[in-house]
Amino acid sequence: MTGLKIFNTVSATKEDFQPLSPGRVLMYACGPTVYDLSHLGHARMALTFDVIQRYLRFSGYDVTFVRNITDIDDKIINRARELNLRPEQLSRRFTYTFWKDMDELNSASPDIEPRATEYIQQMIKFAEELIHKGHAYESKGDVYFDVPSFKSYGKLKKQSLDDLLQGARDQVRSQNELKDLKKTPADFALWKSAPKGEVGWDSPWGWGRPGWHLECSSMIKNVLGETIDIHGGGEDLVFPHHENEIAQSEALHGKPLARYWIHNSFVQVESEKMSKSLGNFQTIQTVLSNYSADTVRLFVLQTHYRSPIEFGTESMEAAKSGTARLLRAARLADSNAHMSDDNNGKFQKYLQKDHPCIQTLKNDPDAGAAVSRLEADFLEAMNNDFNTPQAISALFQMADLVFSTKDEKLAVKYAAALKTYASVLGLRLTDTGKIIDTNTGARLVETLLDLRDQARANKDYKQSDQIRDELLKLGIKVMDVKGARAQWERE
RNA sequence: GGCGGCAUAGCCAAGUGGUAAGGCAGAGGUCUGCAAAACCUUUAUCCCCCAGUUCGAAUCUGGGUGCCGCCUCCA
Repeated sequence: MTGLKIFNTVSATKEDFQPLSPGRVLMYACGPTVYDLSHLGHARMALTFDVIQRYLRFSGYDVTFVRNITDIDDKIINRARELNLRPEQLSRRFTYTFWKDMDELNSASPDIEPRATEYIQQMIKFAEELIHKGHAYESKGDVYFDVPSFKSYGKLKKQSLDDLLQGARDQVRSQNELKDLKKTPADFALWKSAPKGEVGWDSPWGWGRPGWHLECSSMIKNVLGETIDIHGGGEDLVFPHHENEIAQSEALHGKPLARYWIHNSFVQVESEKMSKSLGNFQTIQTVLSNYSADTVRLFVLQTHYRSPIEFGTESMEAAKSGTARLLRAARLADSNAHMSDDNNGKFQKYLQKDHPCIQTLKNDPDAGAAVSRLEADFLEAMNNDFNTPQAISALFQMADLVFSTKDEKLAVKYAAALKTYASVLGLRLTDTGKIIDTNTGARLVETLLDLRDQARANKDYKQSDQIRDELLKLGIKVMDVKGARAQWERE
């Protein structure tokens, strides 16, 4: 439980990780706005925090991981209008697809997953308190945060308010429609009035909707408390989203919102950010239809979370081949029943409170120095600001050991170590021989029927009957059709 | 315009003062009925360019070039 260093966006340096309460970690990640399918960029963010969360638990921390779902905002309303749906129908639909994506990626569910619409009253209260404290003001049914009243505004982005005001692009400086409402152009909305016919809630300032930034501040406060250990999200959230969260929460509470700010970099396509607006995105579903979850994970985690990832077919294929190698090595652990192929079960063990850091082979005198060195390498890499590319390098070296050792019992142990450490990164390394999708299954049946046809053509009825009988044992009934290909069905 | 980041082999990508991890691809070999897998060997005299600091720099400093991000919704 020691030695972890985390790069903190606030200080722009790696800091020793010291949670507020020893042994406990409260972490929050900004989740999706559910108005469309999630793409690989969202997957990267989710996998980054999934791995952080897994590693913290693996290291023995008692982690409470919260990730919100933004289920009300202008994008949702607009999209719903386009599709002629009610906003909550739309947000529910894409909440489900998001969950499905996460599940398929083996991204563990957060401990708590609040939705914005569940916290409207708390947000209203939050805004009221900011007004009372003189950090916010009402303006024609809107409520704005008074940015100049919060002296350290800009500390996350590392730009002073003056810099921000002077540096702002013209279009921002002269937002005509808001000029009369805001005292300072940098002020941001805590509450926006809305036409009575639109989605909204009653508030002391009339009908309206909460500002986006308020949601996270409010949910953090109500779910986790006034100060949490880790807060994070994609690097595009640094400004203004997280900067504004800090302003709101710290103005109200007078204490830090989060001790460590973690931001992941983007997925790029041809050196440009993958995004909805550029139209260069790959949905998670599309990617998963071509590659396994392990491959996607390996692809994402082979780059450090703070560096941009270049998405491309060639590197996806490379990840696929790499995954296959790890998988072949790990298979040895599966085939040995006593080592337990229940990877998930193993993970459950260290989900338990106070579980010490597992070092499966460190104290095993038979295992030799090599693997215990690799385990140390893995942990050292992960402790160094979650350096997953280096950690993965250790996994590949464990695979090397599995293949190169002459001692079969030892190889099984190495394979088990590989599987355990892979699972810390959320890699399942499930033997592909054990998961055959229905499409492949159907084609296998067709292939067997081809062989049976050949046998029948050769009047080798013993062979053809054997194929039919074996299929029947598997619940596949073959029915010959005169002059045509045999039909088959599952019983 | 303000602020920030990045530049390492064919591709992806670690390393941030001590002489270039790892993956993929490529080449040669072993094994093999064939193939795959596996194994062995091999693939950057050098880390965008220039200057400087240092016994020593891909790593630090200054300058330059190129690319990207945030400042509007964005993971």
